[in-house]
Amino acid sequence: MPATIRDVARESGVHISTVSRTFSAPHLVNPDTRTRVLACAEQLGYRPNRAARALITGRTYNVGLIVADIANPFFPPLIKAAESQARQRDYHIFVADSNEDAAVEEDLVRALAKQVDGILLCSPRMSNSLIELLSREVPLVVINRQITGLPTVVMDVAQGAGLAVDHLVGLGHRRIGLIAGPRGSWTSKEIRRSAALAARAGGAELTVFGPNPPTEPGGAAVAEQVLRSGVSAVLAYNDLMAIGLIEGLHAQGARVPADISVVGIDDIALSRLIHPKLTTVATPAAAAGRAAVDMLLAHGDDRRTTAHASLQTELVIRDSTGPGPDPHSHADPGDAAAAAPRAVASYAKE
Amino acid sequence: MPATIRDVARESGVHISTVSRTFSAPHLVNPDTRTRVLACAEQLGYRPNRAARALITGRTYNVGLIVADIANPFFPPLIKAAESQARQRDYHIFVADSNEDAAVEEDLVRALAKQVDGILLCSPRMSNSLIELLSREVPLVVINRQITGLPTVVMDVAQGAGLAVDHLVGLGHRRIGLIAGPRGSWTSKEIRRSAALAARAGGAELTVFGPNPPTEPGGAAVAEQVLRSGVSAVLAYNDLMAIGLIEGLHAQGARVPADISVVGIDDIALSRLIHPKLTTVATPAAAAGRAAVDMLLAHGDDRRTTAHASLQTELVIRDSTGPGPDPHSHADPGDAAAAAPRAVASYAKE
DNA sequence: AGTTCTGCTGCAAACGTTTGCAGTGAGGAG
DNA sequence: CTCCTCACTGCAAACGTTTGCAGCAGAACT
Repeated sequence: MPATIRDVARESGVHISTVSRTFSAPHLVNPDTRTRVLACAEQLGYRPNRAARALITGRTYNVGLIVADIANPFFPPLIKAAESQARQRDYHIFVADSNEDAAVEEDLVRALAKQVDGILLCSPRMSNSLIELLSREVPLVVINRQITGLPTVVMDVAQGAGLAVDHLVGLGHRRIGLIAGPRGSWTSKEIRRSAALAARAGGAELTVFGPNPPTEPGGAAVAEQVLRSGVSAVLAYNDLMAIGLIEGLHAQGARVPADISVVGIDDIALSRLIHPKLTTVATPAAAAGRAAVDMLLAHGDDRRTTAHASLQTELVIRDSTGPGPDPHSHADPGDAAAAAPRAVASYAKE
Repeated sequence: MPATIRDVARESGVHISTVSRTFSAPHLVNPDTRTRVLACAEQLGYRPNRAARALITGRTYNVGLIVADIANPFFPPLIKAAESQARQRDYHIFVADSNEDAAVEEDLVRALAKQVDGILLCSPRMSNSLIELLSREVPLVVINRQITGLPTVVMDVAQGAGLAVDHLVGLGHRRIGLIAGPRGSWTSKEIRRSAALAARAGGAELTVFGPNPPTEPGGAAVAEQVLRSGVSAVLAYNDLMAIGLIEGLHAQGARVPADISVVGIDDIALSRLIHPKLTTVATPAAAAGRAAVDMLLAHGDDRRTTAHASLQTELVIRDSTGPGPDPHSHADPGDAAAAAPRAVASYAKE
């Protein structure tokens, strides 16, 4: 029912190959013919069938984007940016949700492979070796995980975690907790590595809790354990968990940051809307989405390019961090903790 | 390079048509042959090329999902649910973002039309007539807008808005504001209609502000105007705007809900995490996503089905609504306002 | 004038499938 | 023994494109 290239050819009195060229290689067709063909096409409402084109050219003008959880607020800005960037280049984008499951992830890659020119694999839960294997079936760009030999885009969350721990140490915290992310997360390992380093450098002790699901309930679930452990500050794998943790802590009667400081990672929109406003490490999710699309579409056909982008992160100090327990029973004044008291007071009421 | 049906045929010593049937009509091929073919396919890593299949069958096993703004927290749960539901039926899903722009929306539908079996049009900004026109090119299911003659899924936000206004009236508010959504939004019109009705029934006056962009800044921007207008309670087009409004009100020195009550719509995850916790109308976004996919895939080929689903909404009373200004300088006790004082007191500090 | 070049167009094969039709052989009915 | 049926398989056309090759006319050389 929809108009095909043949209809346009008949209508404009030329061969289908001329119609085809009018669209895919306009310089090869006489300007007069071209305008005539275009007119007919317009009138018939013809739009080339990309699937048919893909069959012969091998380019689908589609890309896949696989994320762990669409509803996790970290991802939507990334998805949006990737979609926008892709569409600018006339690409469409399949979005799929692995539900934090490595096996689903693998299935998705395989299922999508034939109908895309490449796949953006975002915060994968699969093993490196499996990813490498899959990358031989379809071009892959990995986001949030560094794999040598594959094009990757990472946010330098190690740097950010270091800054966060430095910040906490600077506030006088000596016993710091780390709420780990899900098993299989490269980012979580990086954070752990870097936080441990920074803690050691600052003469603080680091206690790791987890792995945990990277969700709000996941954060809330460890609140009691955190409290029992006696740490005075906590760095969470992401903002969602930090928020869950804060809720859990409140439920247990602890005050943030008076009794315990919390810092998150990601700087999702939510983090400045909750109370207390969350101190967090801002990760450039949108930029990562764009960079990944660029990277995927850049090496047109020469697979095996192995570009690598590392995006800066940044510590955003808000109200969820405050001075650590003071041995002299007097809080150390100064530093970024200045903003905290207001939040403390306000929360002390509840 | 990837294995085709022909490779499998050669390897297993049968004709390609037999291989094809092994996958698409297994009962037509001898069990022995079938297992042999399957073995070869497995070994060669063969997966049917869906684009090629689509070319001849006309079914792509893809669906499109067009939303106004991926990053608007209302949509991700819907997207996630739709994707999951689609995948269960072995469908993949294109996600696209119209940026609240009707023209982009139209382009997207047209661009996607040829490579999907149908499109989910979510909170469209286009005109009804254009949507009807497009629905002749590709099966459409419209979410959040009622159009006779087309399959639609709506959340009964009129009912919810009515409940919200009743709630406010019950709290003693007589001058109520309505923060409208974007121009072209059917939902916004519905809310307005229903809120006006409920207000009139309750003997209250309704003032409409807008239209506005359905975002947090959009809500914040009208704060001053709202304050000047003298309304004592406000219903916002969505939670995001309600939250923005609350921020704006705070910035102007007003207290919520002591000076002014605010209720949102959607019940996004955020709304119970902010302070004060937002009273809001819960809309079943995930259920809508699932229902829409079902509807699209249900009438396999018999277009022109015109199913219609209306999903219940529900008022969730939290802490952002409190008693209205009392002529006798004494707050009316009772009703759902009981929960409010705590929030009031806590916020009065800032 | 003959030759080569250039710009345009048509022809037909190919991409990886599905599917109506026809062919095969075996088994059962008469 | 013949005929029919049945289960299975092969053949080839078709889906809507792209693209290498060849043809053709006219222009530009020699």
